This record gives sequence, C-alpha cells and structure tokens, in this order.
Amino acid sequence: MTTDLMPITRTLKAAREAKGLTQRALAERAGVPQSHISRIESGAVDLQTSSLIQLARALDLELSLVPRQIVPAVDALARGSAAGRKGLEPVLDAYLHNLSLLAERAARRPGGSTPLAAMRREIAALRTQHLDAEASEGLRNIAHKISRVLRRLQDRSKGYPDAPLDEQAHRSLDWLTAQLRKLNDDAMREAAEPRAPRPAYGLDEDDDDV
Amino acid sequence: MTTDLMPITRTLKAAREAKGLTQRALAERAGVPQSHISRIESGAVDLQTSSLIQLARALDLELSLVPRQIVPAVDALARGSAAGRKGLEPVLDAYLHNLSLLAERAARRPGGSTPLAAMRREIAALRTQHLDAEASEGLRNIAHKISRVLRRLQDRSKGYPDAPLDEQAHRSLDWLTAQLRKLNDDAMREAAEPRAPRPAYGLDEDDDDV
DNA sequence: CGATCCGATGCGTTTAAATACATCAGCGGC
DNA sequence: GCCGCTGATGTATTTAAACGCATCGGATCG
Repeated sequence: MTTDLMPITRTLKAAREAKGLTQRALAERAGVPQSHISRIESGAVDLQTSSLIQLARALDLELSLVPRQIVPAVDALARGSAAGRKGLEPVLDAYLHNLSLLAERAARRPGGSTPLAAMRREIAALRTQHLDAEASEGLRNIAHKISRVLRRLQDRSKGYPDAPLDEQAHRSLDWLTAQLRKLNDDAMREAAEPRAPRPAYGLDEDDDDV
Repeated sequence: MTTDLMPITRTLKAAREAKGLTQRALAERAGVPQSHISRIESGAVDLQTSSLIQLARALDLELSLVPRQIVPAVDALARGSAAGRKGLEPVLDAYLHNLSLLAERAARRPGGSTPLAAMRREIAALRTQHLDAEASEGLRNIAHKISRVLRRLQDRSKGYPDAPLDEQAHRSLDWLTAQLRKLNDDAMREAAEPRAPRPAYGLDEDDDDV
C-alpha cells in the first residue's frame, strides 16, 4: 500500500541530496522535525499532503497533478532540467503548443491571422537555434509575456469565438514578434562566427537556483 | 495552512467533473467513502499522500514533483492536453530536448555523430509539420522508442563518456531516423495537396479519451 | 407530489501522522 | 583515541485522517 508513494519519496530524497542539504537543514527550512524527514524518506510513513507540499517547496519543487497522457513529456522535461543544461527550449516549445492552437483558430477568422502566423514563424525558427545564456534568459521573459497574451485571447475567444483581434492584442503580438526576430537574428549572427574550431556550445556550467 | 493544498483539491474536483463522475462513482473507483471525497474537495481535510495518489489514479492523473523551473511548461502542456486537441507535438519536443543533449555530446566524439545528427534534422523538420491523427499516433510510438534508445545511450555514456556508438545503437538510430523521414515525407505530401481553399488545418475535432 | 440522485454534514471509532526529545551507530577528520 | 556530523530509531503525547453509517437540503424528473 505504502509502496505506491515510493516514487514521490525517492524524488524528495534525491532532490534534497542534489541540493546538498542534510535532513536537519531541510527540516529547518521546511519547519518539520528531522526525525519526520527520516521516516518519510525511508517510506515508514504515509505523509499528509500539506507536509509533502512543504517539503517540496523547500526543495524548489512543486506538487502537481499531471494528466497521464503527458507524463512522459513531463518526465523528459524534468530530466532535461535536472541534467546540466537548462530546459529552456522545451519551455518555449510548450508555450508554442498553445500558440499553435490559437494560430489555427485564428486562421479561420475573417481578419486577423497575420500577426499570429508571423509570430509562429519566428518561434519555429528560434527552435532550431542554439542560444547562449543571455539570449535564453531573454527568451524566457518573452515566452512568459506571450503566454499571458495568449491566455487572454483564449479566454476572450470563449465568448466571441469569431471576434477579430483587437487593437491592443495586435500591437502586443507585433511587439513580441519583433523581440523574437531580434533573438533570431542575434543567434544567427552568433552561429555564423565560429570562434573556436568547435563552436563551443558549452557556455558556462553555471548557476542552479531559481 | 490548509489553504496551500487548494490548487491540488481544485484540480481533483475539476478532473472528476470533467470526466462526468459523481463523488459516489469516484468513491467506488478509488475505493474510498464518498463522504471523504466531499470533505477533500471542500478543503476540510489534509489528506494523506496515498489517498491523493489513489484518487488521482482513478482520474487518470499522476502525482508528480516538478522542478519549479519548468512549472510553467508543465502547466502549458497540461492546458494543451486538457483543451480539446492532443498535446502531441510538445511530447515529441520534450524528447527532442534529450536528443539535443545527446547529439551535442556525440558531436564531440571521434566517430559517431552522424546518425544522431541525421535524426536530429528529421525531428526538427517534423516539428514544423502538421500531422493528422494517424501520423500523430505513429509519431508517439516512435518517440517512445527514441526515448528508450537515448536513455540507454545516456546511461552507458556515464561510464565511458567518449565511447563511440556501438553497432546496435547505430542500427536502432538509423531505423528510427528512417521512420521519421517517412513521416516527414507523408506530411509533406499531405500539405502539398490543398483540398480546400484553406489547407484545412482543423482535422477532426476528435475523441477526448485516453 | 413522490422518487431519485446529487453533494454536504454529523457522529463515533480506529488508526496513524506529527511533534518533541533523546539516543543510537556509522563515518571522516583532527 | 575523541569529536562532530550524518541519518535512523525509540517513546510518549496530541492531533487528525479515514472509515462506516446515517442523514440532510437541494435539484431534477416523471
């Protein structure tokens, strides 16, 4: 019965060790006794959800219920983010999925498919690029903004599925597309100048915090 | 205190209602009393992890601890899979991230970067395609196989980071690449025949079960 | 109206999580 | 050798989850 939550507790323990925390250090962070953490990690207790959330948060993890369908994708994302390099491309790609949905819907509208199509093209191009740390950070910011705009459009289109894009959305999309194009151009320029015999993907092995 | 697990319980309730289940029906599936489910959904109890897992499983959800970094991506994936259309492209894209990691590593080896590079190219091309339901299903299968091969290579390369690809891996990659190329060709052919004035992205609005 | 089905709630009992505190064995360093 | 830190374990107490069961008010339908 309790064997069912072993994957969870193993993840917890692995995350703690990956962060170089002792049980006592985590205990202080999360506000629970060390003895409890020990019992949890050894699978001796069926901890309550609030405890699980507390511990997860202290380890920069988030408890989440994911549809069975996308579990492999989430695992791949998590693996990618755990192993060395940042999982930044997949982050954008996930956003892109939403964008695709919206772009398709918008393509059937009378007027306003153009800005979405343009943005879509830029993102598709960006996906094939290798970005340095700075560009990645910029991309992350833009992706968040895109996400906000898209969600707003989605919510609104529930009421008026065939409404054309309003002026503000149009401008937002154009601006975001311009930002993406800039990233694309920069990345292209970067790739065109092989400074070393090997283009030196490696960047820095770098930070690990939020 | 208990307000912290409201997102979880809300997800639970939303999933139950989305599946058209009553509390009693879910209770029977998950093997817990209906009264308990009611108290959980109303946030009156801090349920234990095993209960949470049981309920989640009965709703085709999986309890998961995701790194804070990729939470937005996971949310986007989940939203995409919840809203009508299947989240298939992101699934492949997540796999592709792993492939990129491996391809980069392999590119620094003496011998065997070629098959990985070829596969990478095929996947990058596929990402820009629109696939019908049948092709998507095929892609999902291939993606799983790719994932297996990649994980095997990753595990092995921990011991011998500079070992060239073995014969079997070479053949597996070639075969998988051929499958991908076939999908690409089919999709290209499909796109080249605009049956309607609009190329008809829409496909069918289609099924919603697992 | 009566018949159902829904989710919410009350109650009593059992089981166990969570806590505080002390202590243990194992292990590396001085 | 001793010291300090790790995680594991013991004990006693308090709190609450989980259960079974009954019941309630509220829709909805015939």
